[in-house]
Amino acid sequence: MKQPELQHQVRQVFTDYLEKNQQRKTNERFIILEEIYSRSDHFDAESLFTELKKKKFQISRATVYNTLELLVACELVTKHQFGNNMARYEKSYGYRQHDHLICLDCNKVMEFCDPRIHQISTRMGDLLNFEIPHHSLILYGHCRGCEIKEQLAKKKSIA
Amino acid sequence: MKQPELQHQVRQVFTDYLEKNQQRKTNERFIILEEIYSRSDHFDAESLFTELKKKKFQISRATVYNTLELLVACELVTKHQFGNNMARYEKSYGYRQHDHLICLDCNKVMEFCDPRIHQISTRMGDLLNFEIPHHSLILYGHCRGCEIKEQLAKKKSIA
DNA sequence: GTGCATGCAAATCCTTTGCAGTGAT
DNA sequence: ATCACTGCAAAGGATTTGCATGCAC
Repeated sequence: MKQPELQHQVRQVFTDYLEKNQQRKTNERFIILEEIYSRSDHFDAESLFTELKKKKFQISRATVYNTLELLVACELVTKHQFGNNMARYEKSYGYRQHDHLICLDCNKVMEFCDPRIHQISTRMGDLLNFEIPHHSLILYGHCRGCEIKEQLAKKKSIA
Repeated sequence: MKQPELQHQVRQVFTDYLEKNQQRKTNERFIILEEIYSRSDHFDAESLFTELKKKKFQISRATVYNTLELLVACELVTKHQFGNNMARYEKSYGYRQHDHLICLDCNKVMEFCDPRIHQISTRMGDLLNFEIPHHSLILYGHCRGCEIKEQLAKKKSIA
């Protein structure tokens, strides 16, 4: 899908959500949505705030947090807790459900899919009598690049 | 394994670790270890601190955090990030690796095992060229008890 | 015009840090 | 005796909250 089309669609989804829940369609909210859908990383609230500031939008942190919550509620954005203490977000409209693999050294985030995770989720829900709307699977590891770097560092320290 | 025996074993593991890393074997550290192994829930640092205080041990928050870090390093304790912003811990000596299922309503934590998760982890590591020492799988759901409560609440609001 | 959403700053929560004093080695 | 570990309180970072103002309705 092309950017303008995607932007248009998510704006529509958000508008519908806001109307249905009798929330105001403020400029700030749409600016934040647009900014999120023009990025494609796993960002945190602060970096989103800083980016908006850099682009000369005068939107407060409070509004950023408030809007993120709304976007999570209408499933346009997904919220993650990757090890560290700050939440990370990513746009999720039209994306296939996926999980994450994080490098403990350089914090690189990769994505992957495996249908077995959904199977496990369903099975455990049945078994333990839970209704399971979502899950989070994070693999923590060391990526190739960092492994190589570490080996070099070791060699140096010996030499 | 009986409690005293378990306590003895984990104390030994911790002692070995401290010696190997030339860290001091302080009373505070062993008191904390013992407290953790006399509990069996998924606790946070603050509740551990409060519990120790209630038992009249004068151990500071700083020491609690410091010791938890050591215990995680020697794998006597596992650290989790369950959705909310505070870390949760659990004893892990002699326990089979397992994953978690959390009720979004009452915060109840359940545990489960599924060998497929390990398979997925290995497969993704191979595929994406990562070495993966650990992972975190959390299923977020609504438990039966809470579902029933909610249905009752709905009925009431209609009536 | 009404009152929900905003901006700002202060407050809060969890965690880490600095420093002076204590105790393990 | 040394200096890593402790307790305490203050600092820190992420997020939330309170309140006066502004703007969507």
